Amino acid sequence: MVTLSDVAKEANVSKMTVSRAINHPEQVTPELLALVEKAMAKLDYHPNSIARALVNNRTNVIKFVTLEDIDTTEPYYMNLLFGVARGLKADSYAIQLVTDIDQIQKGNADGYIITGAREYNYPIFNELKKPFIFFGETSSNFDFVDTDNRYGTSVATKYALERGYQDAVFIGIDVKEGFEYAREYGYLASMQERNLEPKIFRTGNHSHLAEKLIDEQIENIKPNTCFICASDRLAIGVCRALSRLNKKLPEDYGVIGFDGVFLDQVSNPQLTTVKQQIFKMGDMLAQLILEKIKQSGSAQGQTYVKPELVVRGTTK
Amino acid sequence: MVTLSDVAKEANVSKMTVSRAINHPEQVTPELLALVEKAMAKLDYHPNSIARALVNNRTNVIKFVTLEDIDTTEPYYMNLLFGVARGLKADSYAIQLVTDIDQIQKGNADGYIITGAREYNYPIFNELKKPFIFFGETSSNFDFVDTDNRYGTSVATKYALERGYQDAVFIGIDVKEGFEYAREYGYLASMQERNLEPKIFRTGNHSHLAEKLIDEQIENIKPNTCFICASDRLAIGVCRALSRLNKKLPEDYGVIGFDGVFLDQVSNPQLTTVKQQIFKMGDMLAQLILEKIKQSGSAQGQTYVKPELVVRGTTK
DNA sequence: TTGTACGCGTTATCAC
DNA sequence: GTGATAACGCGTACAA
Repeated sequence: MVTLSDVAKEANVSKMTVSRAINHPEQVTPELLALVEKAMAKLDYHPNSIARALVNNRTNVIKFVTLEDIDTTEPYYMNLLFGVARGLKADSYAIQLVTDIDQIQKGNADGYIITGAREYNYPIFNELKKPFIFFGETSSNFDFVDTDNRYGTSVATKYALERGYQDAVFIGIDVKEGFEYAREYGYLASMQERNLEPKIFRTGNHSHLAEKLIDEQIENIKPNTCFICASDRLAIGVCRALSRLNKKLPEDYGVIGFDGVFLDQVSNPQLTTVKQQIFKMGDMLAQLILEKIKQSGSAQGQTYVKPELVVRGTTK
Repeated sequence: MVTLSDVAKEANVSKMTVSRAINHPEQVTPELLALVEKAMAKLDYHPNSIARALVNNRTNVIKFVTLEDIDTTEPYYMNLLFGVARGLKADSYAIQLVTDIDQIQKGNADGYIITGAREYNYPIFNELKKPFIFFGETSSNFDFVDTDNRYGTSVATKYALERGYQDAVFIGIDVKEGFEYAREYGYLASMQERNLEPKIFRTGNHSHLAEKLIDEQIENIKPNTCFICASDRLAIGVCRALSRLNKKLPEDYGVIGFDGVFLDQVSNPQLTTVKQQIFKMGDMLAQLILEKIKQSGSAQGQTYVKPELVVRGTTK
């Protein structure tokens, strides 16, 4: 292994000059700098990040904690994770995946990115000695990054009505979570703005449940209505039911999903959806936690990332 | 930060006794061991993995390299990755995600897990100074873990014919890759065993392309045929086309997919598929690379993991 | 069985 | 602007 000393010898300077050439080149005269760079190139020197980590009291590891019972097959988290990896790349940080809550404290890390946190988990976080940041809104004053859910369904609802659908119905997920409330709120507000009566149905987040729901409720729903769905899964179920009932998409009815990860691509017809910028949010999480580490824990605030309406085959 | 010395003082022993109590407890008398453990508990001591890494010349980091242009939304890799994370958990290794080929050499790692390797990448691997292992068969003599693709399509084909389908047709992916050849081979061999004439169609790996293919070819395909597909994406397209052509599943035709990751769950009717044990393979990759690191690079061999036929709604 | 001295590769500090 | 020295936390080698 080529070390700092080897380079120093090769360049006939001290270790410190080499170290400075790497970390604070402005403090080194151009001549020496050139010498050092030449020596580094010749010996193919790569700094040992471990030794560096030791003196800096850093581990160069971020723990990526997934607390809820995540279906790890969800492409959603893959995007987030690759976004995080992207954000960590420049600083060559590594990620430690933690799914087990009692693994949080095991081993070392410089910081935590936490997804799926619930209220009753909060005590744990307060014990953490290193900075952390959440993915997903929290009720406490913690730093987080989340999708602007209200904005998403609001844009979707307005778009549907502008495109000539007479009514908009919300198909929601039957959970008591902030993201669902926010999505419903965005829909509600947009309906009220237009003096339309909102109509919300809820069911579990599975396509076949949504399918069943439409079967049961189709008679209570006016023609030329657009379904604003809280997820792509639900939207796909709605499409399937409508297609089976011989309704024409996008003429007779419209369908708009939410998420825009993977599922929207494999459906047929292709789904109009509110696409979350998950990769970007992953990247932001990484940048924010790195910043927080550098600033030894100072708050990074709460960030909402606007999703984007992607118009495809299921709306006029 | 609580260090080895702190514990030593607390327990009135030397640093080395503490170190040994942790790493070689059998070399320490029970009395001292108890003292040390008490002190560690009292001070809430956690070994500093970085300092440990420095002396051992280890980084406790594995690079997970994805060379092909992965659609990172593919749930496939998420499963693999969580499998790897699972395998690394006990040794509290971290993962560094590398998608950029020139990032391979940047920073340090103890080993590499490499997916999507092509022949022309091989020179790069030979330059690596640390152990590596592949996910996916390689033509060179490198260590790898892969699905037993032949076995998978062979089992699927045999099952279809046993269940009373008169014929089996293979819908393949239009690529020149080992996995595709292997899947075709498994089908071919099973057909020949029964003296049936194999029939293979190929197209791009998209559901709508498979759909189109069936539209065009349905007249050339006997009723009561089972479609053995090289992927779930293709299988879903086949189902969609058949459904549109008013063919009944599983009575008139059968469909069997390949992969069994996520997609098979959201399709309707639920897909019979050859399910790859991806999580398990990830776990194995982790264990193998850790073993290889411990044994300073000794070969771990080539492992094929048998996939499993999951029978659901699209076959009799 | 237990303890001492030193080294791992790097950077901060303080002289020069 | 540059270099010598100590320090980061731990483990190996050797001595007691």
